[in-house]
Amino acid sequence: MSAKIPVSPDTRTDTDVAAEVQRQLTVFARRIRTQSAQLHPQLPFVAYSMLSEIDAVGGCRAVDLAHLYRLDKSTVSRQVGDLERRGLVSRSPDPAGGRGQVLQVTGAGAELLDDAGRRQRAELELRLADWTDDDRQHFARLLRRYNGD
Amino acid sequence: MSAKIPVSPDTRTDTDVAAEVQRQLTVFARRIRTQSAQLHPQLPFVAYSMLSEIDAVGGCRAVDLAHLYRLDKSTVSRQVGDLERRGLVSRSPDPAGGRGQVLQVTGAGAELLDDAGRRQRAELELRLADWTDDDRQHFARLLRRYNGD
DNA sequence: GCTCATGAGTTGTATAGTACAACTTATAGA
DNA sequence: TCTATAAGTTGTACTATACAACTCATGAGC
Repeated sequence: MSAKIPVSPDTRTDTDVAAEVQRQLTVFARRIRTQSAQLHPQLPFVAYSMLSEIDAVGGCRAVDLAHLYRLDKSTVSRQVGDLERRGLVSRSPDPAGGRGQVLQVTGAGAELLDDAGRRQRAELELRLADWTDDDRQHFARLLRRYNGD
Repeated sequence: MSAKIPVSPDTRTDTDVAAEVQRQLTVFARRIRTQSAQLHPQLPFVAYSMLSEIDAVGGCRAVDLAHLYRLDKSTVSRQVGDLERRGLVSRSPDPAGGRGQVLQVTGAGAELLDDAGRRQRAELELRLADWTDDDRQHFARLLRRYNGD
């Protein structure tokens, strides 16, 4: 089909390894949206990941999501508004004051997360099926480190 | 839940690690677009990653990109059309026949890639600055494996 | 107490990215 | 020759996103 130049991963220099990391991360990033849409068609990818994050940290503000994902606050505002309209999150005034609102996952939201999460994890388990526990933990650790905790 | 996943005493821990992997991958996926837009504002994220891929494999068809990134062929068609209009790729009939067109990076495309890639790698190097070579290679290997190469 | 700066959020607007469906066209096989 | 298949294009609709301009609460300085 095309003239691929075979390069063994082991013979690459440091910079090439970094480039390979970048390339693989890009492939992943391009795929996750599609995959996500298939796994939980009820909810758009972005809305789902935000709902999931709110659940994971036990409640947060919109601006926290914006920082985590490096998104504009207007984007988050619309997504959160959508989540609220669907009855998946509730908003209450931030005890810390200001205009802040604390977002909480509602019962319906938790239910949806549970359902979608189960399928998502099943898919992931399938993908990691033949990985050793050591490799999984190492992968998680490296990703966390890459993302800057 | 799939019945193909073997239930073992380790399953619970494995699942937690898998969920952590998922979460970290999601954070990454959410960030890369923004980051990419900052690194090469001349070219949209998607167009850039396609140009980069065409370069990396030394030429391919639109349908190959669609498979790699799990995108609809119409999406790829438009992106490739954009790249051609900008003079960054050229199209020639696929020697293998059919309606296929082999995409090649032009001189201008290579130049742009070189420039953007330099900045991108600098950013990545910064991020991986305190990683050991072993960790880098391991990370690249795990990502490649995750992406199912 | 006013005034103003700050921070959180919302809304208007423009654009990129994407899928799906319907179409075109080139080749290979029956 | 006819038909199935594969690659690509185009019409259409919708999501995701940024940027800019706005609203509103709070707290600091006077």
